[in-house]
Amino acid sequence: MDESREGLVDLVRSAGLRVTAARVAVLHVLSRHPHADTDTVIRHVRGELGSVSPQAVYNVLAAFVEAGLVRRIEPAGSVALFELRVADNHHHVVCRRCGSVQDVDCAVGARPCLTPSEAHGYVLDEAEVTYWGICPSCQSRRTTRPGALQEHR
Amino acid sequence: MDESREGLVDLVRSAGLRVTAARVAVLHVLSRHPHADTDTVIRHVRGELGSVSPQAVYNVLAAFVEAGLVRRIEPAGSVALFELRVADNHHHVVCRRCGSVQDVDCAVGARPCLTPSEAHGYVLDEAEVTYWGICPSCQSRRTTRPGALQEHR
DNA sequence: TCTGTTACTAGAGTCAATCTAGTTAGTTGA
DNA sequence: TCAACTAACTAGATTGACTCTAGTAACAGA
Repeated sequence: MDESREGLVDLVRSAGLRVTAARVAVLHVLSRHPHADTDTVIRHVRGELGSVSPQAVYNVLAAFVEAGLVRRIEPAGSVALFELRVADNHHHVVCRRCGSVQDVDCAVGARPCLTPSEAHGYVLDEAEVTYWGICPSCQSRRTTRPGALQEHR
Repeated sequence: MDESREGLVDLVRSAGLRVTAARVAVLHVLSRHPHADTDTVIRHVRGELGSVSPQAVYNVLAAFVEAGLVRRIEPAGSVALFELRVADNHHHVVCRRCGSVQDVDCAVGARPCLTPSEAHGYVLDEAEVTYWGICPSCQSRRTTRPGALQEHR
């Protein structure tokens, strides 16, 4: 997957950000682990680079979100999750048991894809849809892991 | 509003829970402060009862959510908010600046009100819609309060 | 290569939420 | 009405994601 490294470098630069090893590594991790939480990103970045401070990863993720390269989602009961898909306006389906997350294409595409009957004067720019349910693997294994609302690692 | 106290007591009892002063007070606070966070509930319950431990309020709220009396929502970047409206399947509009929350009626009513094109095998029971935008008062006062994503107190 | 600025490291700090052990108080049945 | 059983509350420590700050390292334009 090393030819995509070039693309990742360009992606960072095109956002007006300095190209650093940590930033490229974070993008690389997110490309292989969609909906990863910060801890998952840190561990995989360390696998690529050796030692990286948690704060560096927090900084990188915040800079990417700010620059629009990365989208941050935060399903109820979960820590922040990060994903590279930002161009489209897709939604998410979340498992109530294990917290696994999958993308769901938005039927409309453009934001906001839905309009409420009564917006109370709010100027809306996004309709975020989270589908809640039970994932296939939690349906088969009947055991509940309480408080395990986290991304599959 | 003391005649509704009776109703609140019945509500607690009908959920199979013991009736305590803390529980009735929490329901009373939530009836007057929809989308209140835990800290807001604690302060108002103390205003009614005198001293109540934070843990008691956490316990009460958790018991109510478990019993289906109270709904817990958690918009991204916000602490947990609680509301009494649980019978209908309504949604929320959240201000990106000040974090204020308003209810939005669901056009469909029954859960889940939306069905994704591809559910990835998940058995869905709820489609949670969060509309993001700028509330009327934040539109007029142009100042941004960074990190102020909290319920109006 | 030099230099200014941005990014990273390390370590302390914040805060919502949780856990545990001991005490208090609703509720049920005598 | 009064025990006795058990659920609920108090107090205090603890967790864990996330933030802040000061000092150091390294990217990028001149």
